[in-house]
Amino acid sequence: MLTTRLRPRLADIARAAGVSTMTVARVLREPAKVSAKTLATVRKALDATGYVPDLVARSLASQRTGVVAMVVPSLASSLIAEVTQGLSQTLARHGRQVMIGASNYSADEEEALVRNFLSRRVDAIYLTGTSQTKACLDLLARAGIPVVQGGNYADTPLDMAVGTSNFESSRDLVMHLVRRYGGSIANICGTIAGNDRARDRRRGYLAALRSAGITPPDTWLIEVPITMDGGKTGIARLLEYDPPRAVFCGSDVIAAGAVFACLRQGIRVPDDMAIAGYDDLDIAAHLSPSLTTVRVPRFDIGVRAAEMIDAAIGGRPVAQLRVDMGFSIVWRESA
Amino acid sequence: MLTTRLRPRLADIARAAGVSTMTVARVLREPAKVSAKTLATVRKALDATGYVPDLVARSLASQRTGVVAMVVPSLASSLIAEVTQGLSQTLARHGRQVMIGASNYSADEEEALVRNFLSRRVDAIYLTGTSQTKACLDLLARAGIPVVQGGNYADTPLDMAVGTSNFESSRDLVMHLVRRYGGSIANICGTIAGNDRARDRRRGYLAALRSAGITPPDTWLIEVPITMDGGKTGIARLLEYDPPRAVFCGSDVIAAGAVFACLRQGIRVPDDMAIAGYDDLDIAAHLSPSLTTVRVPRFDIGVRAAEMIDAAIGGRPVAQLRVDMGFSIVWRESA
DNA sequence: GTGAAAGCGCTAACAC
DNA sequence: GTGTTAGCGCTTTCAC
Repeated sequence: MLTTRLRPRLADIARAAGVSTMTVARVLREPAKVSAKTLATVRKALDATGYVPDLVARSLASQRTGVVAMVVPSLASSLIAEVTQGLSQTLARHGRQVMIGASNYSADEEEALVRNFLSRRVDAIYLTGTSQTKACLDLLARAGIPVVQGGNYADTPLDMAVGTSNFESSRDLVMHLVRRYGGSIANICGTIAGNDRARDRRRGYLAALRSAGITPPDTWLIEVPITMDGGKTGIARLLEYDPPRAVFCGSDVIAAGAVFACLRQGIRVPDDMAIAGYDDLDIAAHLSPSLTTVRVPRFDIGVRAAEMIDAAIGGRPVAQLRVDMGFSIVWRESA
Repeated sequence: MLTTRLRPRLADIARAAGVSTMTVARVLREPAKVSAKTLATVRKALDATGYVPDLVARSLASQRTGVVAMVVPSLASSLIAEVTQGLSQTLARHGRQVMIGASNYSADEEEALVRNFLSRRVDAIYLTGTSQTKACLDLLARAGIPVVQGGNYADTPLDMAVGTSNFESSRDLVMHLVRRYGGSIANICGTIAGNDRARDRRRGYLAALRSAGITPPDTWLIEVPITMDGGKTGIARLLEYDPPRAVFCGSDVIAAGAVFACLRQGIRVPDDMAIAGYDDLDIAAHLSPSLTTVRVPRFDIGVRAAEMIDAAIGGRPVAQLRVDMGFSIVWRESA
């Protein structure tokens, strides 16, 4: 599969077309500045050879790669996919590309990723959440490139931030639940370690109960992996003691697992136990009973982040360094 | 956020440590070849300045980027996430990074992505499926880098292939369904355009019926978007006519939507209508009734692809250019 | 509208 | 063990 001939360079095209390399470069990037005649000659030489520009060389010379890095906790989450789409779709409009890396909910892996991305001279970085290591933030600050912390709303971002307050939205939902079902509300949240979203959803739940004068017993505070199985486990633990009237799950995946587990055991939802989730995944609307949950404008978060990045790279002033994208509570059958 | 000082280069470290740039480069990449004394001096200079190597420059000089491109149809699919994890996790062991691009099920977008990746001089490319344009395959062939076509098993790959035959697995499952439920079996498949997996699952279904001497009426051949809503739509269409005894859905997402739709309408699954899916997603095991489906070793496909790529990049002979990773049928409650 | 010269920051191949 | 010399393929700047 080895070709003896090297791939053609700008200089090869230039020679073939009888012009300088600069002219070929202009044909490629600003054809308007080239006369129609030379344009035609060069273009002919270009596709005769099947020339493919070398962006590595271009990046080195121009000191910009056209790549924006995105650090996510996990690729498995479909939540991230929507943010990614908003981000990459919007950045693509200016010919920029997104490079994704997964931290696996580890601050150290995240730091390693950031280090790698900086080495690759990405033009900007999108970070998920706000729980970076000090060293990581220092690296970023020193790199002098635009940084957006997205997803969970950050009060004091390193540079820019766009997202939704997981704390406020969770507190809001749980306060509504208290009004409907009284104070007997448990919480099955996702693994908190390294996940500030999970942590803030738990905090929101606690704040809502506190404001209602309720102190939940430890048996109501359950932490499980963010899987359907986690939801099943959570329900099983709750049933070991006096079951609560309602449960706030830190994710629709957990909530779906919880609903399935209840139905299998003849527990009616919401009559015996109300269940609410978070994220408004595809499944939430289709489940029976359908899930009451929190909707976050994930795609738009990606779009907004991209716009902020574009502006910052272009040297334009960014109107708002911190953007709260809000949320909405979707009431359905389960609670 | 601009720093007047430029980031330090190899030469800066070299000057500070009183050695040549090559020595610093060696400290970075092959410290074993440097004396303990200079090693210490250089390392001190290295972290005194907070040096970050420039991989763009390294890539240009060494003619390798350490990046492997991955082209996927969509980032939203959690199926892809598993392949991606297997691939990137394995490639990371040799310090390689994965760069992902989504084609949105468009062969043209895929070609554009490939062109871009080649411009960025990636060391290898992983393509999902086998439906690339001629021009795209030509580009790839001319680039002279390792290429793996993964996911759907390709009989005649451009270079290397690893995956599972969507055709065979689907035919197998449907043949079993015929044995259990007779020939009254419909198919709700995902959008076929630009999706060779969906296409082959449909083909497998047709082959199974044909081998049983059955020609399905057009009303049994339904094509919907791969969403739960698609499953719901599919069931609605089937109910317009004489409903079949069983349905083979081209994805668990569709199957879940179909099950929910049936249950809402009082159709018992599998008593009134059996439903089978494909992919063995998380939801398949938790749904009630749980879903009979096809399991594909997605993570392992990613791992195997990475191993083939590693070997090819390293110039080592690749034992098997075409690897069939097989599948298993998971029988549960729904069929 | 076009071209010449001088790097971008690193590594390869060879010397010492 | 360590250093020297040439680039890698492009863009930048400035001249014409």
